Amino acid sequence: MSGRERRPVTIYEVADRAGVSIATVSRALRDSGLVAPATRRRVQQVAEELRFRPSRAGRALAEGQHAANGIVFPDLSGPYYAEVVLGYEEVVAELGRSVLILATNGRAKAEDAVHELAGRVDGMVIMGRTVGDHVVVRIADTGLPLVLLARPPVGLVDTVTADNESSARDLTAHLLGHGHRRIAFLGDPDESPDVAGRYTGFREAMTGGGYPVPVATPCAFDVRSGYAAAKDLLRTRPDAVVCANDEVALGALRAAEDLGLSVPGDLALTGWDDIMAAGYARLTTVHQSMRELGATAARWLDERIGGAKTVTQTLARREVLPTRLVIRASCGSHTDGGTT
Amino acid sequence: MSGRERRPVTIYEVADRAGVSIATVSRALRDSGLVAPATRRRVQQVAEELRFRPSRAGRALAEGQHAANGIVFPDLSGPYYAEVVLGYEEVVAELGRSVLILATNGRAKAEDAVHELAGRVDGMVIMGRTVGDHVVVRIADTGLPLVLLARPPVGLVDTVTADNESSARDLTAHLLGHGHRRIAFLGDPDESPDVAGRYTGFREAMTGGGYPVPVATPCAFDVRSGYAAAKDLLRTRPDAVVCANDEVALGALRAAEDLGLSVPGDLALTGWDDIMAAGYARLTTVHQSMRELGATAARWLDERIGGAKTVTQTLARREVLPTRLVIRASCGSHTDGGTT
DNA sequence: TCCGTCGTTGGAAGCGCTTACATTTCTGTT
DNA sequence: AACAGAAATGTAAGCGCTTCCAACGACGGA
Repeated sequence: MSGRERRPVTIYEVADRAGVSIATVSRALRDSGLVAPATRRRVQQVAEELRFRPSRAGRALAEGQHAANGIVFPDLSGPYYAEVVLGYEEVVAELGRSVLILATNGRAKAEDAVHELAGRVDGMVIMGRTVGDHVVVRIADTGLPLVLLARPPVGLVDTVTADNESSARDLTAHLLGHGHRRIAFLGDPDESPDVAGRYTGFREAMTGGGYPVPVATPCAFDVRSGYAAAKDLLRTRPDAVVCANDEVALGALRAAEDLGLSVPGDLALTGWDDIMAAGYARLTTVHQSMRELGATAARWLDERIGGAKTVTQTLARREVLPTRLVIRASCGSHTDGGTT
Repeated sequence: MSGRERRPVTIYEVADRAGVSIATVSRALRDSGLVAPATRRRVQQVAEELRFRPSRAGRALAEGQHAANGIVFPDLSGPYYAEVVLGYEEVVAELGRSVLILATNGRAKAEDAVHELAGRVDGMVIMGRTVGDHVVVRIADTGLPLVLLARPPVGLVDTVTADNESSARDLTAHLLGHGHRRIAFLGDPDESPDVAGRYTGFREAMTGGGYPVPVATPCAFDVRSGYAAAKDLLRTRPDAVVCANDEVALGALRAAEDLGLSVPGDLALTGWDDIMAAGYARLTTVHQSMRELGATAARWLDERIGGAKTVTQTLARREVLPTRLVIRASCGSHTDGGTT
């Protein structure tokens, strides 16, 4: 059970004990050919006995590769980012590489942290609402493979996003179809590219229907903020509120309750992301496969890194993953999708 | 906007341009003293101009340190692990180190992956339900600082857990207090140390009250499994079901609905973890601060690594973080805790 | 004026690994 | 039996950085 400090065993010791050179050890433990079967067996056995694990730092330095990928996201508190990271990790791990994560949160030194991360990986994913474009540009200039997730394209960098605008249009159209006219938007388009897209789609649908477009009511992404902002917003007596995400909608739902408003009777409410709690709160929302977002980004990144030895793309790739409206009770619909 | 592959700038180029040796560059960019102010300024300026970022691999090899910590968890799908990881990341990042994550999921090569991870970090956290004790022992033998999270202690390794047993006792006692007698346990104690603890507390309370202890009904951790397992279990007409976690309870809740059983009228139901959806489903459950678990593990790990230069502990530390019963409607209580 | 010091800086030896290239050892051929 | 060529292995040069140790001036006291 140890206790004593213990220097890890190096390739030299294995070489010594196996009576070969370190070059042979290196080859025996990795290459397929180039080593006599008998030698290989002997080396492998010695390595096993000594519990030899090649030093990552040594390999990284010699190969000029880290065998690791990074991902930068705002935080992990909601289910949203957790799912994205999960999808990412799954694919990256399958490719035999490690995953470094970095939550910028409200962290002051986020930029430095991102640069630091860039120095430890062979490629990374940067999500929206983390660092500014200038950071992306600077890192891309380095030659480091990059994929942007849920943020507007920058330069020649690959970008994966979920379809916010069209689902926002659909959602708003649905609300209009229910007869709602005074529809408010709760969320800050300036804070997140996703919200910006949602607001755009919302605006288009309103304008398209010939209705005036209200300004967005800024609001952070958590239940508490949604509650607080909704408390104010609801005084203006909207028919419906399109919320930037489910957590905000859940907060708004609570505010409505507190104000004695029945949902969907007095007020229709919609969210975004289709988190688990949304199902139980009967919240109409928009579903997107977060895991698929993460997985797609991981695969693209791998292609750029060259793992798949595919034809190297010259142009930037763009992809907008589809989303799906989930109609539940909160928007005033008659059909109730339940918790699925 | 780049395009061309570009070798990162090395310490040599900085040294050249600044007209000093690489040793001086290294010192100027890190040490506090030992370099003439004028020299330091010049070097820093050149480094800035060249956008020099010391190679991590180079540093790691020279220093014998990675400045990175790892964390191994089963998956990230529920809010549970995501929160733990978030708490962990927050503290580790504050300490100026990077975070490597590894989800073992159902992955076949989990052990190898954990060993691989061990080679990239200066210390790591291993959660329950990921890899066997022999892996922990082998890595601990290496001298690598380790902290176990939500799993039984192994050897001299520090361990942080949440208090499962006593809250299980309380929860069960509460159920008995409501008059329930035929109480079932839904979850697999062999699958997870946490569940094992919960089942133990459950058993103690039942035995203590003089009631027979039913065997646990095995069940995986997701809603679907909970639903399926509950469908069968409910045929035995229990008064109440203590579920291993909230997701399972949510599944059971659905099963009850499908079977036409009213909760809590015909059946009391409890969960564990107090995830967001639990509030909206009015689920009685047990709350624990997942973030605090992760944060505590991170701090302990840092002490072991020596970051805090504290007195080196010789003995293994153990800590059981407190949990809190959250009584809502699903257990048949009269008070309804709402969604908070 | 000489010498011991201290503050600065450079030289160079690794850290543990991969890999190009050189060398040795087998093959099979003629 | 001699030799070309293939197969196996060894040698050694890095990869980019940190840091020990030596070298070098400049400075102050004797």
